[in-house]
Amino acid sequence: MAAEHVARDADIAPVAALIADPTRAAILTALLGGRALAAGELARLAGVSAATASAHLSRLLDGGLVDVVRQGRHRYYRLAGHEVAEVLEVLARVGTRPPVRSLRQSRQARLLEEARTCYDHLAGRAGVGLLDQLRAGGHLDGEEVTPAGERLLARLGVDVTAARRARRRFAPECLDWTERRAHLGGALGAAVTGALLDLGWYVRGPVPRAVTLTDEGRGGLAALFSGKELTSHTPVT
Amino acid sequence: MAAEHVARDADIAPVAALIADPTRAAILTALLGGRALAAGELARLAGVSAATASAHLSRLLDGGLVDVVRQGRHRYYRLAGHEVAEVLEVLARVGTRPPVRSLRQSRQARLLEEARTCYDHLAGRAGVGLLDQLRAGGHLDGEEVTPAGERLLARLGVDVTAARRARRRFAPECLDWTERRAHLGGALGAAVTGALLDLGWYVRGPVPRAVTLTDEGRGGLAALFSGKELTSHTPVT
DNA sequence: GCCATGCTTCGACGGGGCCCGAAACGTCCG
DNA sequence: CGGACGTTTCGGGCCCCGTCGAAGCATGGC
Repeated sequence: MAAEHVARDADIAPVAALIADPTRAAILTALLGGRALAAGELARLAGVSAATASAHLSRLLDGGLVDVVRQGRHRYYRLAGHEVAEVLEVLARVGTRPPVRSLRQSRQARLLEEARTCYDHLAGRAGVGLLDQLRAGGHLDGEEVTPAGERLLARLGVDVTAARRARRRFAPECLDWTERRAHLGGALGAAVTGALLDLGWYVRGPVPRAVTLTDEGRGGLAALFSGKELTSHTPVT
Repeated sequence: MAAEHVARDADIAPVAALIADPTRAAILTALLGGRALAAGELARLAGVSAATASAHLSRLLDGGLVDVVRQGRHRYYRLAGHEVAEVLEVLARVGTRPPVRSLRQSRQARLLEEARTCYDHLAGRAGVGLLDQLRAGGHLDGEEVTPAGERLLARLGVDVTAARRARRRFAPECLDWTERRAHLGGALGAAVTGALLDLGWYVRGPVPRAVTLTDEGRGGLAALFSGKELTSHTPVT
């Protein structure tokens, strides 16, 4: 008896197989932010050679999980649609279930949930909170920096004009997978995060993507957002 | 303590790898009906030897995707929870549905499109229609059951309060991958579907996840939704 | 007790997929 | 036009994983 088989559902195995490889999973997770990333960046993020990443991207491509857009000598890849993102999120919800084994891992997990870099900008509770504060304070309106925002960012040492000229999107929202809310991405997000690290307000720790708020940073951010300016002129927009 | 990988993102790859094998995917899909099936039965359904199926089930087990309950010399496996069912459904939505080949398969496919169980609640045209009618009749408002809805469900024998206490979401929409519209899921969806089966209004058929509407069910549902209360002993609200 | 039945473990076999370095291809820039 | 850079293709090495038959444990019936 040949395996006579009953009613076909959509076969889920091939799709799952595409996600099953750790490197491809890393690539897809990196793309979860919604931004399109170049092949080289993805290779670096996933920790494999360009050749390997290229092979993976090729498979993801004709598996229909990612799209590609050619731009000059770069190829920017992004998730093929929101359904793909959904799959990844639902999968992540099941995958985290065997939660944490060692105390050490749980400490690291908490660190990452609190504050980490998402490629080159700040994510986690800290990242989401930062975006909230910028919006609430009227420093950021949609994707645009307000005059008040310009002043605030200048005090951080952020070169907003340079960020505006960058070839990537200026200030897109980047969806945070632990908080399920947006944090600040793009050129501006990277610039702000760079400034925060330069000022020593956040420092990188031993855990790969984790960053931690220093006492100096806590004070600095409080002063920055407190309305009370350290300097004289208070913006009265 | 070599290769102690540092706190990763929710690692979706291992879970995906469990689903990625065609045999395991077949097993999981078979379990999507919500019933617990014996290991031997699953082996036959998947078209592999008992030894092979056993190995797969073992991996699914400590991957946390299935539960097992021993009963005599049988071991009945079932999906570990509705989250797992969700993953499979979402995955199916992305997967390419291969075209139907044989007449027999097409008949079965039509059955499944008409009415089937989605893990433990009703899906297909019947499921979508049911949700529509509940909404249209003012029995369900968003995720909440209205007073009118309480009365209607009571007549079906559904214990709404029990469903409310369940640890899963009460009445979430579950996207139907054949209809591409929502049907009723969650604790309430399961309870209603259970009631419909208990009443004999729907019966399970030979095709794994398919259910069919009985004449009695047709009449019952018509009466239920017609505003006109059912025959004799029906206390008028 | 003893055998039948359901399921799991063991050992061995075969295939597919992941990885990289090197080289080819394309594009941008001086 | 030539050199630098990003990306893909090619070739080869390696390991993991799915598969089965046969033997080992359980359980239930008689």
